[in-house]
Amino acid sequence: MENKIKLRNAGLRPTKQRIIIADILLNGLDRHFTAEHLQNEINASGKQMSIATVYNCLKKFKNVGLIKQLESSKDTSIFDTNTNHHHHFLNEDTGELIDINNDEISVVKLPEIPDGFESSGIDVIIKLKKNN
Amino acid sequence: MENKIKLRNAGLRPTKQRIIIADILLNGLDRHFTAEHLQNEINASGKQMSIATVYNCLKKFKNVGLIKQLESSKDTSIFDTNTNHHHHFLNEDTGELIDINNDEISVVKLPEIPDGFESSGIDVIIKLKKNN
DNA sequence: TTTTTACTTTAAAATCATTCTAAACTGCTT
DNA sequence: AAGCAGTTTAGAATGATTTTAAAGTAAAAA
Repeated sequence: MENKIKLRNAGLRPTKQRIIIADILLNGLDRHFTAEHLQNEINASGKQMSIATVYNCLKKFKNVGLIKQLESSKDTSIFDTNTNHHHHFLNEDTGELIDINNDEISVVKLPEIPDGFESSGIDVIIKLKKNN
Repeated sequence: MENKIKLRNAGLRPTKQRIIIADILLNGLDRHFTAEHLQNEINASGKQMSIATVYNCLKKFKNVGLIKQLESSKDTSIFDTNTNHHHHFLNEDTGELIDINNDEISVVKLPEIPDGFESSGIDVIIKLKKNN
């Protein structure tokens, strides 16, 4: 189990549950998933784990950088009276948003759009933290 | 009350509650807010409105384009095992995400970072919908 | 190796944002 | 003025996530 080492190196105590999750997630393949997906996968493999533990582990993994949590998935809906196409600065400490006019930013060298789809918009979020 | 007209033009019946909200939101100033913020503001002005109504109105306003709702991947946290800096396609129909490698996209002409802050990352989401 | 300590796991309860329900209400048309 | 469809509302329901507090376990100390 080299994931045991990986956990220890990350500063996490390698508990049985964390190793189960590491074995599923840290195999070099990129994937997106929710806590519930992961729990289902654990159950499907004959093991079982409390959903609270799944959340605890994911939070720890995220804190030490073993996984990421997508920025866009906050738990509160934010509305915006600016209906023009525009982007945002996000103050990571406070959650505050500041508009960026569409002409103040430009995305070039776009990747190829998957077959059968067309782009219906681009959202750019520039995350900010206090300096010094 | 010209907001009454604005609502009618948008195809919304101008109820008392919708006019109260329109008067707060549709004054030309750009702002970000949650349903709860808005309800607090309404209460603070001596009026009162059920939170269900606030949500109902915001949904209607959004449907007719009077306001926007910030892109967020529903109400479930999504995690990602890809810890490299990268971006995403978002299938708007299914919520499915597809990675975009950092070298397949580039953002140029960045806006000026607000004083006292530094950028801690840029997230680009390219929304997709089926064509034809 | 045993004991101790601090950190983890867990089921169940709690919380929080949001939606639903069903009854009362209200704009709008006739 | 009357009727109807669309709205509002309080409160219940839902679903994701967090908290609680008790039992368990890895690692450090003895």
